Amino acid sequence: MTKDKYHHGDLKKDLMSKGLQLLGTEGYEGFSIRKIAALCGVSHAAPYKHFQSKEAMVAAIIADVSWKFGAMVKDVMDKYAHDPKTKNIEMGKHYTKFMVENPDYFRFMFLTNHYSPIHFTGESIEIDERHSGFNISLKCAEDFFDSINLEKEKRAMAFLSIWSLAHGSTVMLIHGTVAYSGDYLELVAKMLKEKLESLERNQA
Amino acid sequence: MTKDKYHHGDLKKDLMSKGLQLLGTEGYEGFSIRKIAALCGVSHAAPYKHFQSKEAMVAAIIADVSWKFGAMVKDVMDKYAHDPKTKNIEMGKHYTKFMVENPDYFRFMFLTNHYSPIHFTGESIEIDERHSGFNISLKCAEDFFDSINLEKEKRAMAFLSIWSLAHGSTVMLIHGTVAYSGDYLELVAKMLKEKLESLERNQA
DNA sequence: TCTGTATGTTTACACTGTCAACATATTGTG
DNA sequence: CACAATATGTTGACAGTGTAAACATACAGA
Repeated sequence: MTKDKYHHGDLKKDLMSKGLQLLGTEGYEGFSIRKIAALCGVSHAAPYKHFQSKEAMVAAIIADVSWKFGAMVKDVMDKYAHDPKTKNIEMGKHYTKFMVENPDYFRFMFLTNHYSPIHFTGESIEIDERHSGFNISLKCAEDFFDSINLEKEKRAMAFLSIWSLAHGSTVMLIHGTVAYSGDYLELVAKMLKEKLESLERNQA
Repeated sequence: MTKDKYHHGDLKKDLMSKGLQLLGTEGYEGFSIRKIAALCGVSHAAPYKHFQSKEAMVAAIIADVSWKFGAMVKDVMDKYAHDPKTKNIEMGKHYTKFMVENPDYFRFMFLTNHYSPIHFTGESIEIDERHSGFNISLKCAEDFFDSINLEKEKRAMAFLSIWSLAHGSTVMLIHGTVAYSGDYLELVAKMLKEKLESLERNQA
């Protein structure tokens, strides 16, 4: 609510918002600080008062989406708290849904080197603390493993399988055909269900 | 073997080779026509006699790797022709291995919009004719499905599962920890084996 | 009110992709 | 072989980029 002259009001927020919008319409290429500054009606150097570099700006935008991702994951986690199996299936569905709706976030996470939330070493999985979404989704899987008493040694591989199913099909959706039908989410659910039940059977 | 003066000899090849090298060292960002031209000892506009644009140049480089990918896939296909199950497991291992060794190819394929070899519509899968590697790997899976008499309706999903396992773990490897151990390939193999045998059991 | 600090603008630089105009080598035709 | 057409280079220009320094203005606290 400033006098609407020299100062913008809340430029940082506006930059991030317009930046995300540009990411969505033009993709990572075509994402330019000068363009965003213009969209905000501000000089091309103004963004540098809020972000150290272009990279930092993109990182901030992505971190913001990451927060929303975390919130979504937490919602699923709470909603289906009582049922570990359903929880994992729903988690996969929501994962795919979220990524399909935020393809630039998806691309940025898994296609650049700037962002590595997951560290998988063969025996153990470590997830960057800042990325709560992945942390929680790992815990989601752990809950299921607990419920079927899966041995510790088998968990890394089991998690990898589950995650691969969800992620792999997401890639297909985002990168493959443009047509997106609700059915696809059911397909993801079915694949996950099969895998989870196979784990159950092997454990029984 | 020209007179080594005004003309380069085989600039197109040299550009692609140095370009691929640059992709490997600096990634997609930092991939610059002018840099590559300099590496080839040629003026900054020379590449435009061979490629219409930067994008076309990257596409050509990627197509070249794609060809190698296809050759690799075909080798696996032939080597294990007699055994559909082993063939699919080996295919997955080689897929992961190839992508880990060509991470820029991998990134370019699945991270940008320039390149969409696979079209998955829910019931059927279509693969771009030019990308023989994926075509063959689909056929590889089909061979297995034939060997266990899998119903047509179940095949799209089964393929998606198999491919997701291979691809998902590849993402982990490329994007996660830097450490690459041979064991990882065994993990991929194990996951695939489990999935294939689960399909077998359901069919028996 | 005065002064420091946050937030803008302007100007400048090196770098990018791309194009047009020009130069030189190679190739194919009479 | 000569000469024209063509392929392959070079040079110079342009607009657009990220980034930094110098400068200007508004706001906040003493």
